[in-house]
Amino acid sequence: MPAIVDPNDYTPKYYQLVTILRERISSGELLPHQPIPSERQLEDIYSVSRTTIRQAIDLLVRQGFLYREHGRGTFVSPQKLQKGISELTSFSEDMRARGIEPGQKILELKMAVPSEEVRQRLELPADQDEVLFIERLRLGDGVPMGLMTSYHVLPEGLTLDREGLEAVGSIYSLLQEKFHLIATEADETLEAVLATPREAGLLQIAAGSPLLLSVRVTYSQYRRAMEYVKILYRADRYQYFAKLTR
Amino acid sequence: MPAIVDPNDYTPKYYQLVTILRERISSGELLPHQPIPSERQLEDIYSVSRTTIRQAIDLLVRQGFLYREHGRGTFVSPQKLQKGISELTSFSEDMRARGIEPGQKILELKMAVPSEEVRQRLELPADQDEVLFIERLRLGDGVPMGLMTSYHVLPEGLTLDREGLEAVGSIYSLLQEKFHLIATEADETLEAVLATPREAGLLQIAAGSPLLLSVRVTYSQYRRAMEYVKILYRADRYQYFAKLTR
DNA sequence: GACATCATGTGGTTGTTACCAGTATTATCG
DNA sequence: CGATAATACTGGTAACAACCACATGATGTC
Repeated sequence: MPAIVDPNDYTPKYYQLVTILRERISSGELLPHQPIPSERQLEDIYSVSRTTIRQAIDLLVRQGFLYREHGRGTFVSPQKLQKGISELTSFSEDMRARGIEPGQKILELKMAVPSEEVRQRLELPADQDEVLFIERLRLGDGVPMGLMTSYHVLPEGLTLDREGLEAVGSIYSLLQEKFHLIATEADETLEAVLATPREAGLLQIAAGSPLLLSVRVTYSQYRRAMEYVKILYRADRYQYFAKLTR
Repeated sequence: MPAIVDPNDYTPKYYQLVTILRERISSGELLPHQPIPSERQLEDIYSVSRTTIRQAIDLLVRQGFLYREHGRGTFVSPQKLQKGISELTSFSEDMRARGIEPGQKILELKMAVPSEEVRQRLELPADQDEVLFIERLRLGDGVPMGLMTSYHVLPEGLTLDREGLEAVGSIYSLLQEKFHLIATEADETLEAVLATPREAGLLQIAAGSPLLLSVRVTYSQYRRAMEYVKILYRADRYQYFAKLTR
């Protein structure tokens, strides 16, 4: 594993280095709290400059794989159960990361005139008068996990019906491929609520059961709001994870 | 505001630049979605190298104040209500950030032998047989906000009684000043639960009311667990905020 | 032996230079 | 006029050099 430089590899050197180091960590070659080679040593080992070494280590530190101590060295972080789960994920990705097979049952899907609350959350321009509204029961391994209500801002002129959504797979991939719109950031609030009779019925629990309510506004790479999503999770089946840093 | 370089200022140049740019943003001089000067222009304006410029911009991008577009420029992010609240904060800091005056009523404080659950969460070594246990009612503007139960790993030989805690202010400042232990990271889970009669009484709500349960393990800069904290928040008075990124 | 000093190794900061990779405008050609 | 090509920006990657700040262990001194 000497010098990196795969001439056929178009990925940046620093990122090749990230991959190599992460592999050496997850393979168990580098153990928790043990130092990795110093930056000067890594220069020789992989024949890249310290600039590139530091760029790679910076990323791994931010991802929580390594930690630095000034004057002492760079060390391997102990592996936590949950990796970096303060990342923006879709319901499906979230479920798969937990080892659960996601599913859904669409209750309603239509273009609709947004309420004032939805307009404000999505910071809608005046000329946008319709958004895509979806209500669906979200399943994990076939059983109800949560009730999701979402409002999506679609590019001018585009609409979507149930068949269209099922044909394209996910709204995200449609927006990305056709319009280069990518979800890059989101603001989320979480609170505890009690299930109403309707919600309880759909989620197959008793009315008055606790639910975890997630309200999220997702922003594109241009920092424009692109969707407003509420999910009511069954408290007995769902916990929210967060990784906090100082 | 020409060159930076305050010779009396010990803070790094890139951080001085971060402060300057953040000020220019929050003052409204640089408006959302407007480009900031290019990296080459900033070199001339502040008489620092592009290395330093990029280091400052990197930090501001990670903090959510700016976003970059390859080939186009660097732009100001629209200001959200909640700044970067996926940061590790104490209850007191959290409350103050929300404009609420924090308070507490200590219900119990003692050295105790940890249960197996607590031992595992704190990854306690075999020779550590006692931890500091605290149960307290947390107040916001004088009214109950939540019920906090915490277990703290103290350095060998150190104990703490109620008077000692009140004298030193906070456990964090004590551990930092005496032992250079700093909380740098935490794993947190959130779920919805119902109030038991005891909890309801302490929090002055009806039994069966919804509560937001936060369970957190905090790690030091050496990635050793240093505390295990559960907080039961009144759902009608507390929402959890998170900022997610891709 | 206890303590201050120094040498050496670590990560942290900064400057300079060069070139690559996208984007947008302008000039040019058919 | 319309499509294409050149060009002049933007941020992204990379190398090399120098020095600072912190930690540690060896060394020397009292």
